[in-house]
Amino acid sequence: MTNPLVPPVPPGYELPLLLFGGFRTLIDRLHEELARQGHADARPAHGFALQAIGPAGVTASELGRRLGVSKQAAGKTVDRLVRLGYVERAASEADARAKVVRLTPLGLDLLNRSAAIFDELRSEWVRALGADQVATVEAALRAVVPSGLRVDAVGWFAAE
Amino acid sequence: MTNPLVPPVPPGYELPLLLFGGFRTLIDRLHEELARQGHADARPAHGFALQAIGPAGVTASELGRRLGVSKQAAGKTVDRLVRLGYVERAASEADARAKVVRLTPLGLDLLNRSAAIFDELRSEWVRALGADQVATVEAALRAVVPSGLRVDAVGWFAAE
DNA sequence: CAACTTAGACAACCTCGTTTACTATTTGGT
DNA sequence: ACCAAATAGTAAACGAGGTTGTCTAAGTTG
Repeated sequence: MTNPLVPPVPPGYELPLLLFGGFRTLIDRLHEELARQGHADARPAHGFALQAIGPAGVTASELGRRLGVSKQAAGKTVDRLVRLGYVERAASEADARAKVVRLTPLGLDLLNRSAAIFDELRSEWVRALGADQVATVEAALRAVVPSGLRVDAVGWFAAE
Repeated sequence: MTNPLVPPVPPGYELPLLLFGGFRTLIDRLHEELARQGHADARPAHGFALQAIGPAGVTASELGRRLGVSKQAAGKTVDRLVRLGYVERAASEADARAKVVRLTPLGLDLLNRSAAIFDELRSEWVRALGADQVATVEAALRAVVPSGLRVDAVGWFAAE
């Protein structure tokens, strides 16, 4: 199902579309490869949420803060991750109100594989474009992207 | 509400995050400016849908094809655009089953303003990075992004 | 003319987000 | 030591955006 954005993309739209396309390409290929490696039900949102949870674990409220969404939204995300077996909830020892969300071995596996695949994809770009070009792209974007930019909403791509 | 993706972003994640960040930055600034110019209720998805509709108008089914989504999803998007006053539906003369979706003057205005703002944002990047760097970024991405990439799902960012 | 195929619409459901409201704790100030 | 305020988690109701499946009406084609 190839569906280019039809009639000639107006000039101003090219840069945003290319940035999105580059991101989208990497994410799509990541998930193709993850599916091949046994994580067929992983969605882009999951990897970023697991990343934000980290090895130490977090509460749902803190996760919401890290992802820049409400604690309720974070809670629902955790529900889905629990259902998929990527994380588990445990009572907090320090705070009777709180529950700590922790990665399961499966969640950690997803995270490790994602990192490895991203590294490989970047290497492909280096082979195709040369290390200089890739470095230039990264440096240019680093210069122009505010460092505190929220990274939520990152999962909203192509539900299969 | 600044919410960086917390603990140190693992190396492999940097490139995708930068691409997304670049895209996201442009889209956010576009909509800030659109809001200032009277299109406060415009969402990222709208601009891309209007773009795909084009001056000639399309049917909902064709719009779905162009955006790479089902005709039902396209139909719902059209519903929202109609409600916002950006498009209108008219019976097709050639086909009694079909309805043609056409831009209203308001929709056309949104499209024109978006193009102008995108141009201005690109100019800012040129001032900040130099024309060479921006051209390099564009060329690199053009080389690495498959040309038929779907551009759906583009609107799913930061609902205010 | 009969047999596809297509356009649109409707329903049910999923993901991801929001706001509002509530209870149970923890914390901080007097 | 106590009470007020902030916080954690949950739930409900909603909206945007997507999916399948099913249906009817209208084109198309052998």
